[in-house]
Amino acid sequence: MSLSETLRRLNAAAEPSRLRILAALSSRRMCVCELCAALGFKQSVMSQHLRVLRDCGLVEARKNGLWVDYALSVSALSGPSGKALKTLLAEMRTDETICKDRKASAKVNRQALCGDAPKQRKSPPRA
Amino acid sequence: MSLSETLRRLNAAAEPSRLRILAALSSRRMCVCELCAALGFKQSVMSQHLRVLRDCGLVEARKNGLWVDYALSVSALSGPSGKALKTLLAEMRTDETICKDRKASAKVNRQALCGDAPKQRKSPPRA
DNA sequence: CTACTATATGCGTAGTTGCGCATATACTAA
DNA sequence: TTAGTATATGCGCAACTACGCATATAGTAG
Repeated sequence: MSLSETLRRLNAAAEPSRLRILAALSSRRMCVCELCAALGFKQSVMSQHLRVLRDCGLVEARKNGLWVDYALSVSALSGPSGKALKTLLAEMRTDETICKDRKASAKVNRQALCGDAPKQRKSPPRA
Repeated sequence: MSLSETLRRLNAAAEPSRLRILAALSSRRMCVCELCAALGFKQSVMSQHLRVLRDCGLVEARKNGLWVDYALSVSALSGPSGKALKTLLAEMRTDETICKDRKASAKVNRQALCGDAPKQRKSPPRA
């Protein structure tokens, strides 16, 4: 990996919101709505952060029906920026915000958030 | 070191110009004018970068007469951000810009740059 | 097809940052 | 004191960025 790519990854990870996202994804694969619910982000903001993380190769997206599941990329924890990120994630274990995020992440469930919802129509089908 | 401090250090180091400065200082202690000459920065820009690096604890300044010598801080290469920085600096060894900087840094000398200069007055002493 | 849902994207705005210029500060020397 | 030097700082500008809002896209279900 080139130096500029490494710097891009570091820059992306050295942003509090994105680091929280990476920490959440380090425990398990999550879809966008789960991440939004767990960390308290607007959907558009989350989507933009995920785009940054994806463009620099730190996370990977996988379509799953209507959802998009995000996970740490295979190379996220390897290489120079990977070592840095690994160390960071380890240190963050004791951070207050990160602990709250972890508890919230454990509770959220995409079925409860959306897939399982009543899905009632807001207007009746046309006659 | 707190998480926010670690993030500040990473942010400071994940900037190309500042990373070049850190790489230069990793080989030896240098004053501001040597850094400017070696890396090709304006003095004010260099001073501002050094301030950022000093505020987050990555470099330390020591007054030496009219000069101010800068060096990597003792904690720059320890802790989470330190491990990241150490890995980064190791990787950068092969980077083209960094190689040029290293050669230029080896040549610059504060005596030749300023201390040894003729120091002729620009206007004669008043009568 | 239509209605709905999960996600992505374009746009405007406020805040931040790197740079260049000018000036201020701190120190040396005469 | 005054002149000169090395560094620091304040200011203005341009580029960038995180956010919120609205809308577009893609997929599901009926």
